[in-house]
Amino acid sequence: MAKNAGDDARSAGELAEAATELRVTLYRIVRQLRTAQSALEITSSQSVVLDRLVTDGPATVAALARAENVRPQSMRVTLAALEERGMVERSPHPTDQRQVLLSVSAELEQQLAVIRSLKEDWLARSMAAKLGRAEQDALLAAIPLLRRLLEP
Amino acid sequence: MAKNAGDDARSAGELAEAATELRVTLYRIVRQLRTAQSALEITSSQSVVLDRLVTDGPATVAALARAENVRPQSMRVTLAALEERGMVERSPHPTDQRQVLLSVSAELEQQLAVIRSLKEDWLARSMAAKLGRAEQDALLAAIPLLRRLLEP
DNA sequence: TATTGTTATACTCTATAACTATA
DNA sequence: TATAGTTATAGAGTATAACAATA
Repeated sequence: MAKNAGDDARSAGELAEAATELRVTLYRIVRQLRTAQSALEITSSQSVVLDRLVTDGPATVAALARAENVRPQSMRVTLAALEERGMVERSPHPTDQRQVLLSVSAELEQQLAVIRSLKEDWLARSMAAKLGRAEQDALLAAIPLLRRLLEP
Repeated sequence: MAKNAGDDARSAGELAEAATELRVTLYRIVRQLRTAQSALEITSSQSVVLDRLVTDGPATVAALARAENVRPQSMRVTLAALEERGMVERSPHPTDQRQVLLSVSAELEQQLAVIRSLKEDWLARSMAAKLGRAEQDALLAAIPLLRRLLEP
């Protein structure tokens, strides 16, 4: 009758201690990512929104805010920065005049692909330089698990 | 003569794309961690410094800044907040009058252990509720790999 | 009345620049 | 001169509160 999907449960203390280690490490990595600027010279927050728009297509401010778990007011600031730099375009919603659809321009989308293939970011370079193939696999295997934690 | 420690190298494009996925996911998790407040009601940044002090013992502002890869001025702000709340104490360096040693009070250290064992934080709860034992193991296996990426 | 978007304001984290005190 | 610490200031990211326009 365990709440876990697995069999033998880890003790609460063990898991909590491990979670602290994980939390601290994740925080340090993300801080490093923030200072190691991307080729596009955009911030992490902007990069994540662009990725969302590329992956899921055009969306409204409210929808993006819900998807990224931030307030619409906060998402608006990020989008305004991207819009000011011409990376994101806005168009009216076809039927609902309240809504505004945000989208990534075709040129930028292509540019993003090029940049990724050049692996100009700190994370890709570090993974290539410091981890072996099996270790890279182990690290990437954590991605879907982290995503599961974010699910409602 | 691969730069990698492993054998068959991943293509640059593959790795860069995977790195983008990882980066975006890590950012989302850390953002979630920031809003899901800890039992101590301290910020992530403060929590990481406390963890460092508990793990490595008393240290100076400059040493903590180096260890956490931030500027001394930034570390000072974090430490000032912890000091104001009585979580961190300062004592003069025995020989060098310029330096100030920061340490966690004994009471707080004990309190931290209790809090961890109660697994009151979002990450531990999510891992327990959403991942099985093997998945937890897979996720925790990523910790040392992420740490390696942070090494100089 | 509920939803979308917006403006105003504030707090945290981090940075750079410039300063003081000690080594 | 170099190092430790500090003060001042600024920008990014996020939050809450209050408001306007539309559904």
